[in-house]
Amino acid sequence: MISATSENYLKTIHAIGGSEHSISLGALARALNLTPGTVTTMARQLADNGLVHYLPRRGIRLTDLGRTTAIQIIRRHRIIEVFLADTLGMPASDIHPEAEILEHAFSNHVINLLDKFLDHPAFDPHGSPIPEASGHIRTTSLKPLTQRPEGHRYLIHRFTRNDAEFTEWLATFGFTIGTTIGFHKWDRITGIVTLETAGGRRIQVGESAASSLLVE
Amino acid sequence: MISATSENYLKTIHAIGGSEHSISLGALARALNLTPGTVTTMARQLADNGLVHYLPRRGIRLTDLGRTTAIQIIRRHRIIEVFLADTLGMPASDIHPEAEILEHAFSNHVINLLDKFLDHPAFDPHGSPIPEASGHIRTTSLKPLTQRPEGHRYLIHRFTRNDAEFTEWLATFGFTIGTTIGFHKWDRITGIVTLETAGGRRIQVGESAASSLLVE
DNA sequence: TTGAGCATTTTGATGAATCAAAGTATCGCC
DNA sequence: GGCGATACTTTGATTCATCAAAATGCTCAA
Repeated sequence: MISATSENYLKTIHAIGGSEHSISLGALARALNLTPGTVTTMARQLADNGLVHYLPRRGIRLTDLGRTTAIQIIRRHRIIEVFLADTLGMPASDIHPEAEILEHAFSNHVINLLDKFLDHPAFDPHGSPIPEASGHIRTTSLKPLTQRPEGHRYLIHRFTRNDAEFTEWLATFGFTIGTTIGFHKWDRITGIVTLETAGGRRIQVGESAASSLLVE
Repeated sequence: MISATSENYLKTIHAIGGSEHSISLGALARALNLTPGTVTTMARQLADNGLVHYLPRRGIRLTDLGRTTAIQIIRRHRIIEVFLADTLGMPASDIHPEAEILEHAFSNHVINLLDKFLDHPAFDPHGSPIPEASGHIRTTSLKPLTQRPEGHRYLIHRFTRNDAEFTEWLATFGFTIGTTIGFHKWDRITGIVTLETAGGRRIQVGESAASSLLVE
């Protein structure tokens, strides 16, 4: 059985790109908020368990086993988040810390039953995709609003800017995950993007804010 | 924050009577499957944290704080069991080990929301009473059928499983509130409980179904 | 090509939870 | 009251995860 500590290492390595390429232990130490020495020690241990490739002074990278393990942890985390928000009614801004703990306690078996109960959600309440039990991550055609043509409506899938204030502000205009948003105009000179609510109301935001809306 | 290890000590102390009277460390060590020395060390630590009264060579007993903490852990455990069985459809025989882990990961806040979602169940799927959030344990002369001796008839007072299909099915045998039910036999191996109607007819149900009948 | 500066590893320590085995207290029996 | 059996506590170690600080290796610029 793998410890919660190891699971957090794997999750973080994956988050900072360690599935695709080798990452430095310094970067990992910063991401985990641990001292470099601690991470060096753990890197050797993870390598002994076949979860990472570790070349001293070069960096680490997840093995196939490490990657599938990391993806399962992410899957557990996101399914738990859907449960907390949709079933128990918790605000999306509160669910992350609870899921951070619960993800290590739920067995994959119970998670599969929970997934079924929730009717196999594809995205968590923050809009991040939920990997399937097989480890496969649904690839989507999501793009930032600013990479779409103007003058159309799009389905909001996810906010890449995870601050509650911003999402709550959007919600006051009815812009929530699963609803549509009108992309009226992008003034490249001023950097101002004009959005349109379902009711036809026009809202202006900066282009950086607009680009944090992933739409389909 | 209290460790999962400490929580397990408290739960076990409570289970073997340490809420009412002092219990020996030997008994605790046996119940926890740990060596006596380990338990002695931990006893001092729990006492330092104000969770138990510990008199060397005499035994330990929960403080008020220790008792309320233990009861909250039990509450979490039993609510999680109801969720696993009723919501996720797990067999009652599989839920205990999962709940044993999850009880340490669920916050009391999330548990209260889950309790609400489950409509404040009074008993877990094994028929054990679920303490209220206040720590109060509903005292009642009502008990699940499975906590009564076999070979007698009992008055049906309440169903803890309020799904219409189940109660209607029971009604076809004359089992309704206010009537009597015969508790013929409980086969602990197969988990099958044999009931007897007023007319002497034998009906077989699973133990989880039988435990949802509160009788006097 | 050489050293300065930075990243990484090593070393020695700590706290939590555990064990085995040695030491000590207590209780009941004669 | 003394002795032996039993129960409990102490002691010395171990493993896991962590830190601080010292040692080492790598890289880039002069």
